[in-house]
Amino acid sequence: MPTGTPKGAATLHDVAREAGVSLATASRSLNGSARRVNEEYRSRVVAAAERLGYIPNFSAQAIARGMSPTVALVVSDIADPYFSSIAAGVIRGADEAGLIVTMAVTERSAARELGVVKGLRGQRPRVLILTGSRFLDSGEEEALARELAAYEETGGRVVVVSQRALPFDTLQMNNYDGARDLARALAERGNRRFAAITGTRSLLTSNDRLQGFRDGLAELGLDLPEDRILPAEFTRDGGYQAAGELLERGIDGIDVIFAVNDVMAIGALSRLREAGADIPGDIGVAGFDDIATARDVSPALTTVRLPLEEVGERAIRLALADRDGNEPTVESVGGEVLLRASTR
Amino acid sequence: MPTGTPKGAATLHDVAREAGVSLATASRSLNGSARRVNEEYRSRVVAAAERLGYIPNFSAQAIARGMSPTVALVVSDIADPYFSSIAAGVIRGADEAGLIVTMAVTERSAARELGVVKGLRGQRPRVLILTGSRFLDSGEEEALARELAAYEETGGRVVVVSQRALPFDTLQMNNYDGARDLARALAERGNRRFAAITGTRSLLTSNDRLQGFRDGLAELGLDLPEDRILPAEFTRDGGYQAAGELLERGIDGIDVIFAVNDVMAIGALSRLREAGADIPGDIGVAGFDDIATARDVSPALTTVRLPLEEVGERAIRLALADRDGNEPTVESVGGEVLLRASTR
DNA sequence: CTGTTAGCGCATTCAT
DNA sequence: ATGAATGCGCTAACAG
Repeated sequence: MPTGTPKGAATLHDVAREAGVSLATASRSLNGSARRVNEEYRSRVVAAAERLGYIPNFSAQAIARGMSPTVALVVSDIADPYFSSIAAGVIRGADEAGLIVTMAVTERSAARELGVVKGLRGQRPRVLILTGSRFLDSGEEEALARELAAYEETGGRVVVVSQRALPFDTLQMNNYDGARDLARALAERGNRRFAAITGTRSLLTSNDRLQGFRDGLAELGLDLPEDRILPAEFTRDGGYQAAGELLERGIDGIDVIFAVNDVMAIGALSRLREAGADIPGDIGVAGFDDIATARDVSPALTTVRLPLEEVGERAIRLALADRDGNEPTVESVGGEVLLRASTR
Repeated sequence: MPTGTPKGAATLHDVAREAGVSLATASRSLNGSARRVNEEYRSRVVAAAERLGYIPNFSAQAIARGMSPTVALVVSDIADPYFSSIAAGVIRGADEAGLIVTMAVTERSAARELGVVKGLRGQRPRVLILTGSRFLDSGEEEALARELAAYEETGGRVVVVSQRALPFDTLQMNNYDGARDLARALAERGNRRFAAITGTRSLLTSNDRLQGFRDGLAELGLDLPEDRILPAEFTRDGGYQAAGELLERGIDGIDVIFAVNDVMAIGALSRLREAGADIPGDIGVAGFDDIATARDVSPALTTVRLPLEEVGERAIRLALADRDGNEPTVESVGGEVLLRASTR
């Protein structure tokens, strides 16, 4: 032990003393931007830091620089594979950029989302990534926009991952087009009669996908009647339950049922299988997202692939990019139809 | 706007001025410990804070208090449902305790884990939760223990979630017993000949589960021969691939194949199905963990249930509890055998 | 290029 | 009970 083990962790001050240089020089050697330090001193400082086991205090750096090297990620539910995949990408991207990621969950409530964002501001994160469906005029939406604007005012960057519903940089999932393509692909394979399992009416993601699907059908002269649309929770259990209702009504007149996301589709698949239905013989099932398990259920799920992990990384990149002008940047994320065994 | 919109966010200072009190009083009113502030002043401060949209700067608080109100969670892979479920519990628990959670991933590398922990210390988190299998004498293990000890020295709390391999508070998953119970349950149902798909040899979780399974079998006079044990990556793809090897060797003499975790089991299931195997007719499959999708694959997966989300919450509770003495607390997390359709 | 000095926002002594 | 003054660890002018 060099100078007697300090009780707490070693500080920059300790390092400077140990190396026999000033605080400023130590700071510049270890972190500073332009490498304008005599190599002789620099190596001495680095050695001292090493010897003392010095680790910079992020909070102190954050306060001195006026902003902390973190990205705050808000998700609806981290146990949902859609979000955990995006999170994986965000973490990787943040890591490469030397940023820490903190996480908060909204449980798909606009009110909780607003609260979470307010709380997050206390962290003074460098970037704030908002994932999950935007809400249909939730009332909170406007307050959220104000909150976010105030946050950017203080130098933060926000990136919205979902739809273009807030005036900030956004990664727009091509929900409408993907669903439309899916509908056409399904129809081209001879499917004619459809049903849909959707999320609650206030979720734009659900609405966009449903609308795309219906429009795709309509273009081919097909119809998805209102009474074949079953709203439910935007989760596996929601899908399971909605499929139950459908079974009660009878599935004879239906070729395929489109669930607006994979977890719901998988829940529906389970429910249908429990009822002894043959899939896709009796009825087909299609989802959206292509979560990892979509290919592992049986039959494998027809869906629209979204590059989730990549989206996470792109969100970081977008946040760290220079702004073009004053207009928010909107990048589009395309979906790819994957026809698998769960539909004919 | 009261006093002209400040450029940055409002600070405690601003609030104090706005309320006409001192900085100290404002601090005490808004956060302080013992509520020893004149109600008159207090309400004035609260009102001022409200008016200015004041949000405490966590970094500043952290630095002033010497520790930040965050819990650092390290996982192997957040996209893996095992970890995302635990993370969900951790986030909920942290939320209730007013803590922020930051996340880092190790990709199941002991070296990366060590690096991640070192980096995390810069955050001066209040608690550090280490999840994921411990490693068999990785060499880094000792350095990790030192790093962690140094961290606790500075006032942090560490909780290890996996096995009792590090001298810190730990939530010990009952891997051995769970696997043993599973083996017995399977044997009691008439299964006699087994194979196993394991992770790499250095993962204790994999080893414990395998050992428990073999011992459970041995107690009933059954054997799991060495050449029926296939090591692979501890992931879905690892399971998929190992099942492929097994198919090449022939699965005729095997009643059930035990994969040491559900994601591997599900990968194996997919591979076997692709090969046209009837499950459990030709061969049964069992896993471990009971991740959400275990019940949604077909046939539903026989497994050992671990209360993952609950584990996350318990980890927080353990970290926030007073220490009993100097000995680390070790709590055990039991597993429950779930016999489903993937085995006879 | 290096060292001195002044904050950053807040909690907390220490006086009053 | 309240306010003034210090210090937390670090960065960023600012001088030398």
